[in-house]
Amino acid sequence: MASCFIGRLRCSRRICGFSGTPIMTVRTRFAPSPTGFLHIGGARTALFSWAFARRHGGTFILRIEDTDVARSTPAAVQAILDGMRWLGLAHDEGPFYQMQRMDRYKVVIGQMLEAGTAYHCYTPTEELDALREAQRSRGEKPRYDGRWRPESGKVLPTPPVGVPPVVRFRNPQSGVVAWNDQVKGRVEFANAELDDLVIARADGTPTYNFCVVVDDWDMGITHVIRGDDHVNNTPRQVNILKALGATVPTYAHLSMILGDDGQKLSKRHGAVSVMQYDEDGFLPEAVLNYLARLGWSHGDEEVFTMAQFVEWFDLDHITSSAAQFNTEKLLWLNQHFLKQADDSGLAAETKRRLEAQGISTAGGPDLLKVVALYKDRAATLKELADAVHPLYAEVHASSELRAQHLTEAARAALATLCERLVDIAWEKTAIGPAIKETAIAAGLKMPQVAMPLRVILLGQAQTPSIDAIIEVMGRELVLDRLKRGLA
RNA sequence: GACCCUAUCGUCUAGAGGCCUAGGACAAUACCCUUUCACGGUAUGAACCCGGGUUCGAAUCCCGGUGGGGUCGCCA
Repeated sequence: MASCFIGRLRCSRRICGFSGTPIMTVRTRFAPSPTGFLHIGGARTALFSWAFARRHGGTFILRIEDTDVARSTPAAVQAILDGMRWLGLAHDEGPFYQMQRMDRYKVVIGQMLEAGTAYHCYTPTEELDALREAQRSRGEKPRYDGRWRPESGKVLPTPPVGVPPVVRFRNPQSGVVAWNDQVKGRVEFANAELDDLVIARADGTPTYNFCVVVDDWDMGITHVIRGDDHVNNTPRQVNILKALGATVPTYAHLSMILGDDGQKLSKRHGAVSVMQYDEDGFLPEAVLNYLARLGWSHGDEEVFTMAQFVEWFDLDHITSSAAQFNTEKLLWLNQHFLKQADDSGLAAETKRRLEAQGISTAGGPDLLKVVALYKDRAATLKELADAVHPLYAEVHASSELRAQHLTEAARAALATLCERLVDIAWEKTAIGPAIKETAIAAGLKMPQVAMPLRVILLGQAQTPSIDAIIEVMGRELVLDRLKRGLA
């Protein structure tokens, strides 16, 4: 299985690679570590990687970076998969799991050891900690001092017996590593700033920076689109790639997304699963549209479909500074998509949400018509379900509301209206005038009748147009609630 | 502390030296519509971090400062 996988990837790289003018087939990847849910920042990274591949007719790969055995969980893998599916970001290859590629990493490490681009280091963790602390107290950047790094003419310490070594990458000590970042421009690091990072732990398992390199190489990744927090890993990865003789991919580092309050998002503060947005009644297309505009732009375009996004998406218009998440705008977008959404889909979703609360819509007002009547007034599916709730459940108007609107005059007028409603043509074009006429006859203004009607029928003062509400509720339910409300 | 990134309305952003009296969107405010609340419509207020250069001309280029962020693990 594993060898077949590697073989296939090699093959695809050959296709993109060699002939005089290489026609590069775009291959991007999203590579989350399964230590938690898919949050909004990860979702945007995934979206951009996906869109870039789609834009160029390329391949989008999903890779699960699960080498941190202690923190990775199958539940988190599932959460990521669920989030991606909800967003509709389908991958073309994968998901690949790094834990299943151990053999391959070990082969490469062996090759590097042999080639002298990596070496064994026996320094105990405690000594490393002490070293870092000393460096820090001297105001230096903490880093490995190269005590086990082989140099010509240098005498290495004698390896202690019974101590398994880690493997370190032999990073160049002079010169610079630079790349042309697609969002940040040229980024340059002095090799002197870098130290010899551990690429394999004492137990033999490879570490993140190494696995990424081997995977990006094997999988023929052409464009690495990832979070800003990886900028400092990039020079190390580039150096390893070069030591391996691999082609260095193009990098694009996305700046981070801040919370609504301008603070950085973390598990402890503000970061929520994309599935929470589903729960809260957001439409995936709204979330996607919002995320697309957070850090990327296409002139003044604010609302667009994913098809348009894919057509327009480019790396040139990605913002290089951090963006603050704005729930208000997401809400506005969601409302926009909600208004355009197909009524039957909304009805099904509303039914599901009501049933989750133990409320049945069977035998009640036609949900399709109800939803059509209410959808302009809700920003989320949750709000829609909540708004529609009184049509299907017992209604209890607060005594304040009743006291405010159910005056004696109003009660009398409603009693009259009740009689008229018994045999009136059941459509709002007849119901509306009937209410008006009743009000006039009673010497009342329209709101003096409409408001108490709202309170009795739905238990609240804010509802859609009262004639439309009455029509959609149906004669039986309206008369029943009126009689009981007036009793 | 060191290194790296970053800086236009409250927020997301347009802006590639003259099209900028800085545009759009969300939010805000006012008015219109109206049967309440929304929706919708119209209008208004609101920004180039600071200081130096370069240039005939800078929001745009360069340098410095300041603010914000990231990274310095046998985590990813």
